[in-house]
Amino acid sequence: MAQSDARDRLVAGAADMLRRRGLNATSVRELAKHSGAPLGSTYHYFPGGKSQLAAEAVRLADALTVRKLTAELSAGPVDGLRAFVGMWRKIVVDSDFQAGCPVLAVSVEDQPDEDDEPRRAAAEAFGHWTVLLADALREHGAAEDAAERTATLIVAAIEGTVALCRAQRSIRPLDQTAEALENIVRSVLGAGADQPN
Amino acid sequence: MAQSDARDRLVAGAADMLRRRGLNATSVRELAKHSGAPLGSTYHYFPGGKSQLAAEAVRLADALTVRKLTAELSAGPVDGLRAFVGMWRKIVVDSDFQAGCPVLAVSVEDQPDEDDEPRRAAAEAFGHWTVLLADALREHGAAEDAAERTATLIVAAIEGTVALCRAQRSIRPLDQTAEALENIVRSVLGAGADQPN
DNA sequence: GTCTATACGAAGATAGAC
DNA sequence: GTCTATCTTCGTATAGAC
Repeated sequence: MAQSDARDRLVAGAADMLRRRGLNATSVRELAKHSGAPLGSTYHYFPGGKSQLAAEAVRLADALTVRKLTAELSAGPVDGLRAFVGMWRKIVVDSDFQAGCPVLAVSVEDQPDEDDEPRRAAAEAFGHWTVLLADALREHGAAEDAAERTATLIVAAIEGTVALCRAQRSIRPLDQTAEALENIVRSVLGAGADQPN
Repeated sequence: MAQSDARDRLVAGAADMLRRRGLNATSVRELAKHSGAPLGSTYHYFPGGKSQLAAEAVRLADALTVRKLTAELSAGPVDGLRAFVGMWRKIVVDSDFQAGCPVLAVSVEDQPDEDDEPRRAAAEAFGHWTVLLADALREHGAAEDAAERTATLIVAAIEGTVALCRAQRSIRPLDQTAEALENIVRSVLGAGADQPN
């Protein structure tokens, strides 16, 4: 039905604006315009206002990432890592360094006094990705501790590198990080103990 | 003189607010109040307005980090890494997960249409830190490629982890990342080739 | 030279016309 | 049920009183 279409477009539009402008620079007005919906509709579909919208946008980005990661990790941790990097690489390059990760944006901008639903959604997203990666590493021979540690390192390093690439307007940091992480994953799988770059 | 004091307090206050609230949620009004200066003084000292203020705040955070990193790296890359992690750990823990990195905040929130001086300052900060780390790694036996790659990984991973810790309200990710990075640095120094976690 | 008071626009949110 | 018009608050920035 058309209602769901408009709702979905608003959430997808919110995710896109979060990527580009961040949380606080994304106004509900602009989002409505950008999504071809009247301002009133936004509050009709999202009575919780901006924070509900932001939380749903984060959950959408989370879900898409989980799907991709799950699919690619079935071929092994290295392939999963490559797909994960490739996803962010495409976003950064295709947007000419204008877009990044909506989950990171929310994590950096979230205010303690505000509704913290967006921040909680962000925490869960990071958690999901880390668990998926850690499971795959363990299943392919990594030790328990090394798997968790390495999974956290991957998520954190890629999120950080995307921000670095945007600041420096260069994709080089991402390619360097990708290579370093691949070496590390191989070492963790090969040795059973963690230890490379 | 009192002028410089007020000016310095404004820049330091801006850095603090950038850490906590991010770029777009930091208003010049609030900053003035927070720093005990009248609103007018802000524009007297910083005719470039908010973007000048943000750029100077980023440069301040950069300078403080460079100083710390330079001092601690003289004892070797592992000590430098520990000091770098410790710096951010203190900021995150002491603020009860409310504060992070102003450079990251600017990188995520910067808009293409706006004055891009803050973003350029952020790019330079990341560059400075990476060069310091890469130099230390090379001087202690790392291969050229591995040194650069590992330095980028360290900066990106720590920046990303600080955001992760804030989202999850837990310091665990930072401790995991720190351990992983330390293993990697040791491996890069030991082997001459990069390869661990 | 410092700061108060204000201009002007845009934010989040809603009321009520269609 | 959809959307327009509006309320209130806050943003950046400045003009002009001390």
